[in-house]
Formats: sequence, structure tokens, C-alpha cells
Amino acid sequence: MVFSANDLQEWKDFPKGLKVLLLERDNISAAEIRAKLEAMDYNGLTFWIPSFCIVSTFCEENEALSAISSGLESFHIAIVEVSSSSGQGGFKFLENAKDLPTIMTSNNHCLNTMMKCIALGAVEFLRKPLSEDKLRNIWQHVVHKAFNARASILSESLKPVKESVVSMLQLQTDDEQHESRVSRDIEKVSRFVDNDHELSSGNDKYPAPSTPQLRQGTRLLDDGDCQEQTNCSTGKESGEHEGESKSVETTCGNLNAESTPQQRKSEITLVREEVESTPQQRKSEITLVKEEVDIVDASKGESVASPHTQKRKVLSNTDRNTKALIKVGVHSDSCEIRGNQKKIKVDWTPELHKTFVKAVEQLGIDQAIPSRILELMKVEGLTRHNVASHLQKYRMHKRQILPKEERKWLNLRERSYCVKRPIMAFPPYHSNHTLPLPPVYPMWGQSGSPTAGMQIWGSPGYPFWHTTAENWHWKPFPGMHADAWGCPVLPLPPPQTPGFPYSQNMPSLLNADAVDHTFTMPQSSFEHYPAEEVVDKVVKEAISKPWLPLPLGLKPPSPDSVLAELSRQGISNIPPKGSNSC
DNA sequence: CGCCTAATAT
DNA sequence: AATATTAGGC
Repeated sequence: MVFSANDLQEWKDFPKGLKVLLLERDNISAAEIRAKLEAMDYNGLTFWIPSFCIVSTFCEENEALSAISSGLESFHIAIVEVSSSSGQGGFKFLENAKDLPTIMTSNNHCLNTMMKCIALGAVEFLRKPLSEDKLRNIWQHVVHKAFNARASILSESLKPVKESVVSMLQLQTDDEQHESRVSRDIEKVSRFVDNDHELSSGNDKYPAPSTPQLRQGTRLLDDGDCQEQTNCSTGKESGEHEGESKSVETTCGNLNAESTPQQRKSEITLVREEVESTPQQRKSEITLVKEEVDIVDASKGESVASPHTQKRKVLSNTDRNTKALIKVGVHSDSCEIRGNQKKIKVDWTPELHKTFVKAVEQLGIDQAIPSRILELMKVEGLTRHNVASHLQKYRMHKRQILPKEERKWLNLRERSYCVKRPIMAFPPYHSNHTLPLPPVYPMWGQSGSPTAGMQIWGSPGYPFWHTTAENWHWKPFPGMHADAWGCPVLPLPPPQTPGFPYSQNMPSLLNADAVDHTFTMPQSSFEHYPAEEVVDKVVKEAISKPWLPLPLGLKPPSPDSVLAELSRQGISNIPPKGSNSC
């Protein structure tokens, strides 16, 4: 049966009219299920539909299969009983009706059976008896399949579903009268829908919705690949709102035609915050991950001149899981889309931060000012303020000036230098190597690191030890510009301790005693470190007079950093070593 | 004006 | 907790 255009237009009440194939040996059981499907009370509000589903019942597997293959009837979804007593028990159907989203049901609740069903392609396993609640959301599988199956293998029966849903959503979008939350959410969704071609390619990439989600939430997609991006904003919000908010996440993989791999832009996550909602009015949140997003949010218009013309290009780094994504979290309340969206919160994901760091390093310490960084980052929508704010924090961390809260627990030698130094950042009462260490590791600039949700700043007190160009450079004294002018002389790491996973990254300095025995400075005399101003002065002098020998405590810059600095200053020709003519 | 920093707000 | 915003100084 083929749906005509008229049929489609009539199908405004989707999922009413869902055609269900029911494979059930027991007639009585079949009748019960059928009755429930046909008389579905959908949430008691949107529609009460006398004939919610059109059910065709079969009691034999082969019959059902031939009904499908005959093409005389078109189904959207199948509910198939796993039977141990007869025939192939439903698995034959399952394997031969791949195009049809199939829900397996059984009295047998054994995990193996369930597992087998899912493994063979069932979209869901439902335990019998089938309640109305369990059946209520079966249509979601249909929509899911319709939108996520490869277009080429999309069965004819599901195409109308897709078109119908698309058309439904767009109808509402076009309705300017309704600036309701729902319509705006749908607008977002339909934009995703418009772009579904690319994402359709990964057929089973997105888990199907599952029946137990009886809340309003409709999970269109739940992309495991974007976990690292998503947990930043949605995790927080959904946590705050407990069960009152829903979270819809979508991802689409459109490549922006204009962006070449070299031009790939950074990921940025913007969160539009709720403006004036009371706890009772908590509305839903929809989070979209898109590669191209209309920035309808001019904020203060700092760098976003025309909100609606702003498109965001995104990097899509294929060799890693650093998909170029833009996430816009919308706490859509009663605020207008173009109206008063004021607060965009930039989520400084590791990727975005990496771009930031890159820009800063490219500019060099003296040139790294917000406006230039912003320029270099080429992240549209990002404002100078955003950058400035981030830069502020970046600098603070570079100088090991921890916010007071972070400093509080560093309760010893509060006024001595050591508290600001990484080596003393560990709690002093951990005086041996058994101290508990954080399970994760700071990851500044670790490109494409899959460490989802990790704070890019690292845990307080566990600063960054990596010394690659992309990472933070450890600087023991405030004001020391180790990036360009070398790093402080550190003692060599002790022999690596087997079974101590972090020893590689946390050399030697696990406690003050270790420091005292290995550090080249006078022992047990942190109080003897020069005053901050003195250090500053020394460093400044070293910077301004690079021809002079470096003071104790500083080591020369690495050749790489020198080359980088030279090239930054436009000097590309370096005379060979021997030719020292001056 | 833009930048920097610290404090404070969200 | 992470960012944004603000204020005051340069």
C-alpha cells in the first residue's frame, strides 16, 4: 500500500493511524494487545483516538512475513512474540523484516532472550503482559527509524512517516503566531530534520527511544560521540531541574560546504539561559548540536553584527572525535527568540580552549590580548568579552593564582611561595606515595582527548605537568613567562614507580620532603624563595636582555619555542650554528 | 577606547 | 563551578 500525497496531508494526527503488525500465537492475548493499541489514550490530552493503531494480527511467523513481502499491506512497526513453542519463535521474522522496526515481546524474561532479540535487531524488548504504558510510545521507534535509517534502505512504509513528521513540524514552525515553547522547540527539531541526510548514514548509531521514558522527553538522538560536548551543558541543567525538564539532543553531521579542513572552526557551546522562569514554570530545554547554527543571539552585539546572518562554521575533525559542533542550549521559556536573549554562556570545551591556547601561543604573551585572540580564533559568535574572561582565568591559572576557594585547603605555609607552586599543591598531609590521586588527569590542550567532561582547568591543586606546546606550562613563580623564555629548572623525575600510574606525569614532587631532597634550591627553605616582586623583576630582565646569562632557576628556552617565537616575529631564516659572525 | 584585574553576579 | 559582568585603574 502506497501512501498518496493526500494521505500525507490527512495524516496530521500522527501517530494516529500507525499500522502495527502483531505476531502473537495466542488469540486471546492477541486480542488484548490489539484492543489496547487501538484504543490508546494518548496522555489523556493531546488526542484521544478511537483507533489509534491499525492492527493486523498474525499467529504464524511465515504468514506475517509473507504479508510484508506481498506488499499488499504496509506496516510501520511490528510487535512480535518470542515463542519457545513454535517455529523459529519470532526470530525468523525479526531477521527477515529488518526494515520494519520490530518490538519483541515475551513472557520469558530471561536476559539471554532479551539480549538475543536486541542483537538481532529488535528495537526493543517488552516484557509481557503489555500494558498501555508500554505500548504508548511505540510510535517513537517508527519516527526514529524513519529519521535514522539510511535513506536508501528506508522502507516505503516509513517514508511517509518521515515526510509527515517533517511537514508537521514545519507547519508549526511557520506559524508565527505561536511563539510558544513547543513551537520553538519544534523549530529547532525541524532544523535538525532538514539536515538529516548526512546523519542518516549511521544507521544504528543512535539508540532507539525506549518505552519506559514516559516523560515528555523525546529523545531524538543520543549520540555517544558527543558525550564530551554534551555533558557540559545538559548535564548541569538537567541535574538542576531534576525531573522537570526534558533534554533533547540532536547531532547532525552536515559539513559546511564553505569550510575546508584547514578552515575548520572551533567548537563552541552556547547556552541560552532561562530568563524568568519560576520553578513551577520550568519549561523544557532543548539542546541542539549542529554544525551550522543561526546565531539569533546578538547578545550585546559585540562581534555579532547581524544575528540572523550569522552562521557558524564548525570544525569536523575526522581523525578524532573532535567533531565540530555547536551546541545551543535553549531554555526556552516565554522569551522570544529574537527578543531578549541576552545571556549566552560559552562553554569552553577542550576543543575551544585548544583554539584559544593556540591563538594565545601564536600571538605570544605580549600580544595576546582579547581582541587579537578573538581574531585569531575565528570562532564566530564568540565575543571579546568571552575571550577576555577566559583569558583572565587562563592567566590566573598560568600564574598558579588559585581562587580563594581553591586555596583554602592549601592551609599550610599560606604565605610562602610554595603554596602557589604545583609541587605543593598537594595536600600536605599526604606525606607518602599512597595518597589518593584524582582518577582523571588535567588535559589542557590534549587534542581530541576523549576525556568527556573533564574540567579543562584541571582539579584544584593538581596543575598541569605536561609540557608540550599545547599544554599549560608549569611556571613556579608568578609572572614567569616560561612559554617563550624557558622553563624553570626542575629536578629530574625519579625512576618511575611501577603501579603508580601518575608517576610519569607527576615527577618527584609528591610531597615537600621529596622536594627537599631533589630540588636544586636550598633545602627545606621555601621561605627563602625570593619574593614575588624579585622574581618578576628577574624574569623581566631575562626577557628584556636575552643576551645575558640566565639567572639561576631558569633554563633556556627550548629550540622549538625559540623557533616558534622567531617565526611569530616574522623571522624565518635562522643562521646555521657555526656562523656566528657577530 | 581597550586592556587588566579583582570582585561579584548568575 | 564555570562564566559573565562590573568596576576601577591604567
